[in-house]
Amino acid sequence: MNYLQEIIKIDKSSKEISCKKGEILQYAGTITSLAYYVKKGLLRSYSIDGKGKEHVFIFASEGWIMADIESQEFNTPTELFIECLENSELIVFDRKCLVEAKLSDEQRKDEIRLMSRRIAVLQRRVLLLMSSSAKERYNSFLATYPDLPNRVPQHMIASYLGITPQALSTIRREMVGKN
Amino acid sequence: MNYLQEIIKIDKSSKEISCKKGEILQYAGTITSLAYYVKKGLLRSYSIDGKGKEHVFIFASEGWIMADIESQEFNTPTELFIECLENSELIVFDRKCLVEAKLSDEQRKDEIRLMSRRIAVLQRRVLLLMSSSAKERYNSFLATYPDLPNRVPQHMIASYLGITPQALSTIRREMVGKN
DNA sequence: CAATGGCATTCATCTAGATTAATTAATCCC
DNA sequence: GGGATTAATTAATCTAGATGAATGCCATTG
Repeated sequence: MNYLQEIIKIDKSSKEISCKKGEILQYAGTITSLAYYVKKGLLRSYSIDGKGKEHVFIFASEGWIMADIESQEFNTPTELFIECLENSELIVFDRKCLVEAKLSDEQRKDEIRLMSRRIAVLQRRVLLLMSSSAKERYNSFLATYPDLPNRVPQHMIASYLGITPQALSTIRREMVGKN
Repeated sequence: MNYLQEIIKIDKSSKEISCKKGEILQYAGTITSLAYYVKKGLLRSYSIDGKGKEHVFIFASEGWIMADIESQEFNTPTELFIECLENSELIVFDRKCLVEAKLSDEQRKDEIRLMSRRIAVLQRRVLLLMSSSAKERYNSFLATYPDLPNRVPQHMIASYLGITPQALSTIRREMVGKN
């Protein structure tokens, strides 16, 4: 939180906004360096592939920052949409501003810690996608994000896992049977 | 390079080492905060899953840093092995040392830039794993790392792509036919 | 309250890629 | 150089999960 307060001080353009369920905060194809800290509520980012299929990249609930670092780093148009899944309270700030600012060592360390965490999450995700069955990935999802199943429609969870809603439905049926 | 020179100055335990093809630099199950800058040569990191199957997580050739940020961030034992694929010249340093050190804003920015790049790579990888066929992933691999196919055995590329060596062989045959 | 439209479920079929196994081609090493 | 080990290819089968289509379920909105 501390870190965020600093950001707000530094980035004069940063501000608190509230947004409604269903709003799209970012469209693929645009160039932006905005990031969204989730104070309350829930966001998701997703891409749409060549066949028009959606793929959920990440969910961001309270305390997480949603930012398309990939496009910002390479300065290319975003592949990601960002959508508001619940009425939310957000703090928007400009990552470019952050990069250019002069920060203390402590502040930079906080930034690095956040990035490390993100890398860690992505590393797990890659290894999971490569080595586990759909059922294993679903169980791992439940263990890692126990509150999300109640807040996110099932077909988005399926998309996050890289499977179809039908496949997830089948997995759930089988799991119920085993309890 | 600049960034690295600084690291070497700061981390008194850092040193240049050379290692031979086939050497294992890190074993899964250990706790370590070492990172390896590749001056010359090639490394790979990989995990071994419950069924004894290897999964290549990442290759690191000249100019890249190999580090298991996931385990270092959460301070848990590594899931990753790091293996030397060619006789290599490396600079080993301790990330913990780096975290604790007092660095200039410029130095921290360099660090953040490196991490951003890593996140970008992982983001692409996740989206690719979720949305593309094996053939598409292979083509993307060829485009992104054009030098690696000549330096890395095919079964490791297959493993990186998340498919079997047989499947990769078939894909290659089909591609030759189409040229 | 009906009616509409999105969501989850079920089932029948299909397919990309896994698995198994055998064959050939490279590498290694004494 | 020749025997042994590892890598790549091919082909025959199998399977997890995709696709397509039908059905029931709320939850909205008029």
